Amino acid sequence: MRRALKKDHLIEVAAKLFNRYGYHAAGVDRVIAEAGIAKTTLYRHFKSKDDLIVAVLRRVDAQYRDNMREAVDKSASEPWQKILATFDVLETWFAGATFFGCPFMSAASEYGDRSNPVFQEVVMHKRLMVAYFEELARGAELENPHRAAETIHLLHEGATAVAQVIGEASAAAKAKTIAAKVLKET
Amino acid sequence: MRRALKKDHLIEVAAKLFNRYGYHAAGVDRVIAEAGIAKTTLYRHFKSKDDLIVAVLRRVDAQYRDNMREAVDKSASEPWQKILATFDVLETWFAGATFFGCPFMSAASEYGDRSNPVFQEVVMHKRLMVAYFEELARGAELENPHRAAETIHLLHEGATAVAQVIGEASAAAKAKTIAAKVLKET
DNA sequence: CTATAAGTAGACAGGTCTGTATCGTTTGTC
DNA sequence: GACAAACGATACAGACCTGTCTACTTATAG
Repeated sequence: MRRALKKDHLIEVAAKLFNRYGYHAAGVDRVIAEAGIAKTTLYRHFKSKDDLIVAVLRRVDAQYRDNMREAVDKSASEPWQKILATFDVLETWFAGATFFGCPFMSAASEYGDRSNPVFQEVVMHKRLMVAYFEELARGAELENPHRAAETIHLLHEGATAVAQVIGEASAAAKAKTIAAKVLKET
Repeated sequence: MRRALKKDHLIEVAAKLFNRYGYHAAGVDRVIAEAGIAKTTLYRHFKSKDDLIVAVLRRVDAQYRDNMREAVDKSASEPWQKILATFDVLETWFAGATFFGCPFMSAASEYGDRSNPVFQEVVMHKRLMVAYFEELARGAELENPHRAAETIHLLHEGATAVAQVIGEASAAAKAKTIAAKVLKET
C-alpha cells in the first residue's frame, strides 16, 4: 500500500471499530492490529487517541454529508422531494449491517464534557447538518427555513435513536411521514 | 447509614457517575470512593460491573417513568393535554444541571451488542415508554394509539439528542409543537 | 545510488481496569 | 449480651490501557 494511503486506511479502520464497539471499548492495540500497522506509525500521525478520534469524526462527517447530498440529488430534483429523500437515505443507513447508532451521538455520550475537542466535533457535524437542511428548506421555499431545518434535524435524530434501540429501519419512514405533515403548512 | 439503604445509595451514586462520565469512563474505584463503601461490598451485591449497570438502568427506568407519570398527572387532567405535558417534563430534565443525554442511549452505544443484558435493559425501557405513551394516546382517544405512541417516542428521542448536543432545552418545546400538529388530525 | 523519511516489530513504562483474598471491625438479630 | 452476617480497608492478581523507546527495515525523492 502506498504510504499516503496508510493514514487514510487507518482512519477508515478506526472509524469502523469505534462505530461498532464504542470509543473507549475499542483500544489502540485493536485498531493497529486490524489496520495492519505498527503502533509507532499511528502515533506519528496522531499525537493521541483523542486526536485520532477527532480525525475519525471529521472523516465520517465528510463522508456522511457527501453521501447524503449525492443520494438526495440522485433520487430527487424537486426541492420539496429532496427534503423527503433525506429520510430515505436514513432508512438505507439503518438497514445496513454496519449501523450501530449515530457515531456522533455515541461520541457525545462518551466524551460528555462540552469543552472536549471530540464533543466540539460532534457539535460541528450537527450544525453542518442543520445548515444543509436549511439549504434544502430554502430551496423548497418554506416559510421559515431555519425552523424547518431544526425540525428535520430533530426528526432525523429521533429516527436514528429509535432505529438503534428498536432495530427497525422503518423509523425513518415514520419520521418522513411526520416531516411531510408538519412542514407543508407552516 | 442503615445497611439496607447502602445498596440503594450505591446504585444512586453509580447512576450519577455513569450518567455524567459514561459507563466505561467511570470505573468501579470511582464509584466506591464516591459512595463511601468498600469494593468488597459492591461485589457482594453485584457479581460484576455489568450487573451493577443493569441494576442502575432498572432504577433509572423506574425513577424516570414514575417522575414522568407524576409530573404529567399534576400538570394536566385532560388526556390530550397530558400528551403535550410529557414534553414539558422533558424540558425540565434538559434544563437541569445533571442532563448529559439519555443514559439509556449512552448505554446502548457503549454496549452495542443486542444480546448484552445492558442493551436488553435499554430496549425494555424504551418499550415501557412507548407503552406509557400508548396509554396516554388511548386516553385521548386518538385514532391509532400505537402509531401515535411511536410518534411521541420518536419526538422525545429527537428532542433529547438535540438538547444533548446543541445544549438548548427548547428542543423539547419544538418537539411539543410538532406533536401538537401531527397528532391532532390523523 | 544515496540520503532521508516512514515503516515494522516488539519490549517496556506507568497507569488503570475489573475482580479476589485477607482480616479486623461494626452492626443487626435472636 | 452473643453470634452471624455485613462492612471497611487494603493489598494484590492479572489483564488491558495509552503512550514511549530502541533497533532494524523499507520505500521514496533528488
